[in-house]
Amino acid sequence: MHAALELVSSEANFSAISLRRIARQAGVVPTAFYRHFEDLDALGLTLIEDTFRSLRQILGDAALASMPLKGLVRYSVELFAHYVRDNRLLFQFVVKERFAGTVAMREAIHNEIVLLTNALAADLARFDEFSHISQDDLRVISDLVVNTVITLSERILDVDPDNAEDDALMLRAEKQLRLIFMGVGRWESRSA
Amino acid sequence: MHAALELVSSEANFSAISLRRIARQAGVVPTAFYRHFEDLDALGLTLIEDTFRSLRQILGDAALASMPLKGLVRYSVELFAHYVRDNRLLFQFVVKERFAGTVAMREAIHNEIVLLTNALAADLARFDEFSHISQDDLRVISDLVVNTVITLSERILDVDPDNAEDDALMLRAEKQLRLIFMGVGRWESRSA
DNA sequence: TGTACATCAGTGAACGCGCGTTCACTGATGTAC
DNA sequence: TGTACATCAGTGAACGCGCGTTCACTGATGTAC
Repeated sequence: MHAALELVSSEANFSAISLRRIARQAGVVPTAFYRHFEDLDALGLTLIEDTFRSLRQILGDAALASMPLKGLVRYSVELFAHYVRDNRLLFQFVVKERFAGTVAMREAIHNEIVLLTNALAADLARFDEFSHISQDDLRVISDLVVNTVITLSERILDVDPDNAEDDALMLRAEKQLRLIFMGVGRWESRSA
Repeated sequence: MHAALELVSSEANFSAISLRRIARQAGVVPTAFYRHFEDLDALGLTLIEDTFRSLRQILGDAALASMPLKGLVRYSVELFAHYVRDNRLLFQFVVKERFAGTVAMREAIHNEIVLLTNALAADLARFDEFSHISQDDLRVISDLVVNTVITLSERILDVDPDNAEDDALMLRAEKQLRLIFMGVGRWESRSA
């Protein structure tokens, strides 16, 4: 698994690297691969599952819903950015395969993102500040927030890890999220 | 070029399809490929250039900056969604290669998106409503808007073209953009 | 503590296949005079 | 209007290579009694 991540990170994408190259990178004979996975698809899906399983755990542990709204944006962005940096190879894999992967991989990633969006909408619903917003609109807002955070992680992964440019990226994302929540303050959910 | 787009659209991504498959799809012998392109990289870059050249033209012709702000969001979203649908194969290609393509392709796409963001920031600067926003902040806002529109097009490309689900996607994107501009109304650019 | 057996990860040879690229070629279309 | 030549897109044979997958194998580690 690690060999596959290294190859995808340093060149091309998952469909462009062969079983034999992964085995070579892992220092093992090609046939040894079959001791661990049915085929390359199974490996790819496992990598995606692992990424999101631990992401869900991190976000769950953070218990964001029980925090004061003030400062939540900055804290969440920093938590997330830190986690992305700590799992650079896994996230690079997911970002590349989100649109370029097999149908099964794309669906797996999409479903996980929908789960995150739902969880965020449920968390937001617990704040008094958002009591005037309908359920549907909370989902629309959560969707925008999740997309903004995804874009942030794509950018963090795009810059050299030793480069301190990350701070500028985080500041921009924070600004964008604060802008969104300013809009939410003025938002009125109209019944259809 | 069309054969390559068809293959990328119907399966996998550009790095996963071979020169021979493209030639076969085009009804031509593999060596005929070299009459038109140096190699596959050159073909990929040409497809990206074509996509953005005509997108820039469409957006330029629309002269959005000279329109009243009211109704601009809806009009822009509809214009863009229409264009994406009309160029489904090209956009599917770009979406897949934005992160999974070669370094040259990724950079080409990234640069084009930066150009679009700059153009939007310049357009926004012409509205009196945004005169209280700094240049930097206009870029941050444009960035958020562009990302939201990119996400919309990714979603339009993901649903079946005969399916009328597009309307729901467009409504959501419109809501998100209006939310952003509500935030802009309350935004105050602080000098550092 | 010792013995017998099962499980497991890795080995290495072999297969047929599709790949990118080379080369010399053909024949249709365009251009110069 | 007719002739000679250049340009161009496509052809088809051939090459060496890396690929995924099969198979029977080896030897280390774990388990039962």
